[in-house]
Amino acid sequence: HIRYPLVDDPHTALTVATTRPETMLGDTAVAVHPDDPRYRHLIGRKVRLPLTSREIPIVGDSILVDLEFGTGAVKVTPAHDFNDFDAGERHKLPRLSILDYEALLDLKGMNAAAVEESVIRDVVQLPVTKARPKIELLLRDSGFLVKIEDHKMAIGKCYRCKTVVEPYLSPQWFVKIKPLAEPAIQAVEDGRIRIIPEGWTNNYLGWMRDIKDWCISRQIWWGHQIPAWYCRPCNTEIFIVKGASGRQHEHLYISPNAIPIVCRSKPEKCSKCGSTDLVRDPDVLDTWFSSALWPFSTLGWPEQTPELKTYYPTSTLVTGLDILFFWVARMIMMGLKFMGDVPFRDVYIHALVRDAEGQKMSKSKGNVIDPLHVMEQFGTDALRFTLASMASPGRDIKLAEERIEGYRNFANKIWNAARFAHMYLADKHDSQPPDDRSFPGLWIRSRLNDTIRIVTMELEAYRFDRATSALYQFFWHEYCDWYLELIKPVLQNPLHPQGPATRRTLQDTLEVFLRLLHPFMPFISEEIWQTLPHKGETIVTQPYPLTQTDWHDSSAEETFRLFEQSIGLFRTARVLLSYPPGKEVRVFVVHEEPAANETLGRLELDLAHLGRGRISPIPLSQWPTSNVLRLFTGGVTVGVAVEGDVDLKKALDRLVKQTEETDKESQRLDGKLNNADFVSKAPPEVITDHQDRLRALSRDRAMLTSSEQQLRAMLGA
RNA sequence: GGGCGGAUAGCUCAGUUGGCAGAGCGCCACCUUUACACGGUGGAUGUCGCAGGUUCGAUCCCUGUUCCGCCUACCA
Repeated sequence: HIRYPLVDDPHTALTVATTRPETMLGDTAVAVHPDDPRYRHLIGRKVRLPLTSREIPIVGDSILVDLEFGTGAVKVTPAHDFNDFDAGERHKLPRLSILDYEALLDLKGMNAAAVEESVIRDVVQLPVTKARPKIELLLRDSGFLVKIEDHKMAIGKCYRCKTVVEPYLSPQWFVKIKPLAEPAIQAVEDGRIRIIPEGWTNNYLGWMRDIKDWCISRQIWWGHQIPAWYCRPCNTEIFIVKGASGRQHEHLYISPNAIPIVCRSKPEKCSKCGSTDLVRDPDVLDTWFSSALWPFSTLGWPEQTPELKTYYPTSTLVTGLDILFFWVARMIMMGLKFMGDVPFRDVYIHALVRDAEGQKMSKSKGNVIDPLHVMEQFGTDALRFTLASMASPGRDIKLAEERIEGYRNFANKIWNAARFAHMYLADKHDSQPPDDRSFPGLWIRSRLNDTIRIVTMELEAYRFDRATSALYQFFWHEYCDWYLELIKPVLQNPLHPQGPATRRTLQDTLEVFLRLLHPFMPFISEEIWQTLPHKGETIVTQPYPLTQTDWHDSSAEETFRLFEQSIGLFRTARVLLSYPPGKEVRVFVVHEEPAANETLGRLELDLAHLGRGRISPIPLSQWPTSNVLRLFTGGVTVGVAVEGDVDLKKALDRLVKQTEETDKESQRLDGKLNNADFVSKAPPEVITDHQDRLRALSRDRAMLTSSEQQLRAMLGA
């Protein structure tokens, strides 16, 4: 806290607080809040700035000054603080730079700021951290220091060397941004550019509407050098500054008043004085300025090349949210300005892969997961598939190893399925194989067709996560779990009449699946595809699968649902009876609806194969009443013969539990249907749906009861 | 400080005209059956962050709140 005494009343003083006392040498005003009863009468009067011979005004500023904070009086240093700079603009204050470009206390600057000779001698050429205690001491000795307090605050540092940033005035190049931003806002508002997911659109628009003029000059080595030259004779204030003692580099000082010559290449001479002594501005362009030109500068612009005509604008830009503003917005502005058209139609904002703690990966932070390492461990296809599967919109990815491992297993599954197919395809050359009209063939083509539909749709919607899940579900849980199992009896019998047709379907569906998978797992799909009969050199150039209406077969899909239910019950029964997997037993199956029952009859061989049993095709009424475990679900009843010394307790527990669940659900539905409000206000289709479910449940209940009674009888016997 | 997003099974995450809560991994039991144990079959598992509100009915819509994350600005 420092006292700034009033000029016309030295016994009265304003006390300002600062965390950077050394910058007081460059103060050009003290600000108070215009509504502050403590100080508002002082606005317009002057204080004497300690350690200098200057007098500075007291100004009223409601933006800079927070009534509640500090002492209520703020020192204003326009040359070394962003907020103070703005306040200086508002009050037309001079800007006194007392630091040089290396943030050392500057002799010239302090002289211009009328700093006392003795003070200058103490602090000249010192870095801020060393000057600060000296200033404190000087203030204390001269009685201006009120007190020192600890103060916690956030402070800007260099991202690389962590040095505290000292704001400093210097001439820089700026782009006047509003005329560029407005067309870029328009392009998104009227839909010429679509941002996906849509939620980020408001972020973009908000940022663009509030955009500030763009400082495009950088004092770094790499980059496009700014195309501006200065004539030395016309600009005498341009000179080389030697680095401070112990420092190697030199610094070209260009005064704010210097007049640049901007042209594409170095001019021969100054147009004013004819001198050839020209020096180029050493600054380079902001990386993002150069990058903003990328959509057309990479295609030969400003020449009207065929590439430029073909690829500008492009369809989709894929990028991370972190550079939506830095890069995307600026490409849009530059594209509209120089090409007169948007650079791309869709901007897909993908998720950011974060580390285990959810931190953004960054080279300078050093928390980067090396993809090469992950690829070595799990495979490139697995990593790629994982990233696609986790690309849900609006959510970042915390890379989880288990997921990658799971998809490594998926790749392995595909590999083994292909090996299986080759066992039966390798030396078979079926000429003109007949169309496959079998249940497994019709069903799997229908499912593949639906998978093509879903994957295509999700790709168009940029829902890579849903696309991968459809591929995974289809291949593992339909193609491998059911289709390959179903066709084994046909394949394993070399003389089977269905052989050629089945092999054709096997080969066709695998080939189509590989093309569908290819964008997600490029390597394994290519590798396997090459081993199948194929046209063309590589899968990369093959057409992406299209849905085929003649593959769609809702009847086969309905049949499959019955089949799956029945097999599920067979398997459950076997586990309940603790039968070993290989044991062949007598099984029964029946459906309460005649049509479905007939369908099951046609599936007898398939049921026997996957159920590992001998099917007894007899109606329910003729089933044995003892030594059969009966299970039931959704219209299907299956029976499995009870043989040998088995514990029926597990089976009974299951039936009891299923009965309880059925009752609970029935009560819930019944309760809703007896609620007058529900019946009068819910939509009719919901009510009929509830009624249907309740009816089905009560049928289930009857079957369960009879099955349970039989089982209890068997237990009692 | 401002803005945005998240919170759902042990873990990582899906889940929209509001109407039966899901996947993968993990877990439990059984299985070396001729593509695959990086596998097969069966199974268990949820106050959908918390509190209100709207509704016949809320994981879903509204309000408030807690915790976590991100972006952005930064207080003399």
